Amino acid sequence: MTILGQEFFARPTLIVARELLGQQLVREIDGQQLRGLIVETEAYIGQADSACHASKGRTPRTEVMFGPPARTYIYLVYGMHYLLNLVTEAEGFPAAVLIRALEPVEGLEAMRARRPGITQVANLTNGPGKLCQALGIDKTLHNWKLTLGQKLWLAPGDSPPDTTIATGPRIGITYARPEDQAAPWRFWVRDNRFVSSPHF
DNA sequence: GCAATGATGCACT
DNA sequence: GTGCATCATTGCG
Repeated sequence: MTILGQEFFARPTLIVARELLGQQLVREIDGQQLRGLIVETEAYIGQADSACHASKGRTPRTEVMFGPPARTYIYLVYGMHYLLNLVTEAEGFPAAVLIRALEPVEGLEAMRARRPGITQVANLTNGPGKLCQALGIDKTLHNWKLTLGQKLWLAPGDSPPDTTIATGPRIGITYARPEDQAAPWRFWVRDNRFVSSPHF
């Protein structure tokens, strides 16, 4: 079994966010494997980035981002949606990559079962809250080591060609400073139907 | 202790 | 395109 190691995550966040496109997110739950290709990410970089939760400083909530790379940072937004982030950079520098969308590869039926009422495959994992629900990712996986090959990890996939990678401003951060809102720190695979907001 | 507010998704019109 | 569900975290007192 091949797994992306800590060295993959211990790099500049923009590099990691871009190179995560095309990699496989693997979730092992109830004795089966669910897999999806990462097709959309966002970078949240350090205390100077007003969109990054760590800009508020080191708190119990943001503590994981200050810790070692290759861990998960999972939190609840709007009282109902879990969001999955992967911690990057060296220990001590708070940064993470938000996984915004997946293209389902394996375990489609199990994903459907966790997303009752959804009939279109495209709606299974085309959003940060949706993919967490489809893969059964919640607070119990917070601060999980991604290098163990258990429960949740990353498997190497084929990186999409440079020409198919699009960049743009991040979504849903209206509270951030204008210059941070404008930063093109969202990455996605052009023309992929599982991306949450293909425009821009 | 309490009030405000989101790194969203879905069901409407 | 608009409105709303629902709660952990935060900041203030």
